[in-house]
Amino acid sequence: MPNNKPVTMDAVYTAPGYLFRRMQQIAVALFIEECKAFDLTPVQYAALIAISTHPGIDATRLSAVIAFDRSTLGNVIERLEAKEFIVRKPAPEDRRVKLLYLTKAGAAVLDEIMPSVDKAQARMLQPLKPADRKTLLALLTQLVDLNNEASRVPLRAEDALEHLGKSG
Amino acid sequence: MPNNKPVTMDAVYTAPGYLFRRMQQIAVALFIEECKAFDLTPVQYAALIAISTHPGIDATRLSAVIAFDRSTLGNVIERLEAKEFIVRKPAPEDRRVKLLYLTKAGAAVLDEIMPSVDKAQARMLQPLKPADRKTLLALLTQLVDLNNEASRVPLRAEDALEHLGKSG
DNA sequence: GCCATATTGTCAGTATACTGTCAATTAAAT
DNA sequence: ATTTAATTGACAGTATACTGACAATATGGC
Repeated sequence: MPNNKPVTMDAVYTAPGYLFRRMQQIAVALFIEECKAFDLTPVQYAALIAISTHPGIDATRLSAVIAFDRSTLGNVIERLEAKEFIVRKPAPEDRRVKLLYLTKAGAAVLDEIMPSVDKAQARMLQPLKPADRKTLLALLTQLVDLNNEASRVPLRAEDALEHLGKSG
Repeated sequence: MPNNKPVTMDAVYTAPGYLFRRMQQIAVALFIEECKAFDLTPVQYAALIAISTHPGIDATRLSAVIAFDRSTLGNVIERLEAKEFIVRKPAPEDRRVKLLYLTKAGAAVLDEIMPSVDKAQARMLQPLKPADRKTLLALLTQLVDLNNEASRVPLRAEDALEHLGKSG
């Protein structure tokens, strides 16, 4: 037997899932606003950073390093390639794989966008008191980590991927 | 002059924006998993709740009550109508407006899905200690509220909309 | 009453996200 | 070595999200 309680909007407003969705939208809006001078979305920025720190990574491993869906990432890579921020080169030892590298333009945009990204990230938490910012960030980091396996694409950090290297 | 610091993945992993995105994806995954018996997404659920608590609301005001984009909501409403969980009726006093009402099936699915939604919401925070759950939820609620105007579609709760009533 | 303005729903275009599938290719089993 | 498995990038289909535009309709100033 289901419930008989009157339904109010609190069923939505106080649900963590709703708050996470809302906060994510706010985060994207702030990122776009701060970084509108650069032709980069938050997802594209994360992908660029990962390619920058892992030159020659392939799409599947990139997906694990930033925890983005492999299908989605295909389109992201396409757009980054169209903007000439990255190049795709076929891997010599495995003809299925295409390796990803930053171009000069990609490295440049990454270098230049950093201050704006930092500003956007700061603005997201700015309304809170400094101590609360720290607390929230710590709890959020913890929660994302502990819920890692609950997402379709769990994060597999660099270390966990090294043994998958082609010539290891 | 931009920076010269070596870029690591921490530029991504520790950014609040990245953590919010990740947590939102986890939240959706848990919702879908718990509610797979019901043909409802998180967004559709929120819309249904709002229509349930505001029978005869129109799409624009619905968008303000759940803080979802008006364009996006059009498609959501379409799908809810296709599933016959809601109906759209033209407003008699304003021929631009279409009023939204729950169907019997819509009310039924809302009633039945509640326990699963609650379970999903609980699972999102479960990895944290109970005290930490409270803290995170409180800070998150605060942050979303204080950042309300930063999002493209700020939340306008019921109260703020009452004076817009047709026959007020 | 007429005209500038605002509102409403809709649509086209772009960008995440996820599910499921597929061909090509590689690796593993025996 | 040949069959079987798994992996890789790609694709089709669905569902959010946002931008910008549009026609139909209402509303306000005058």
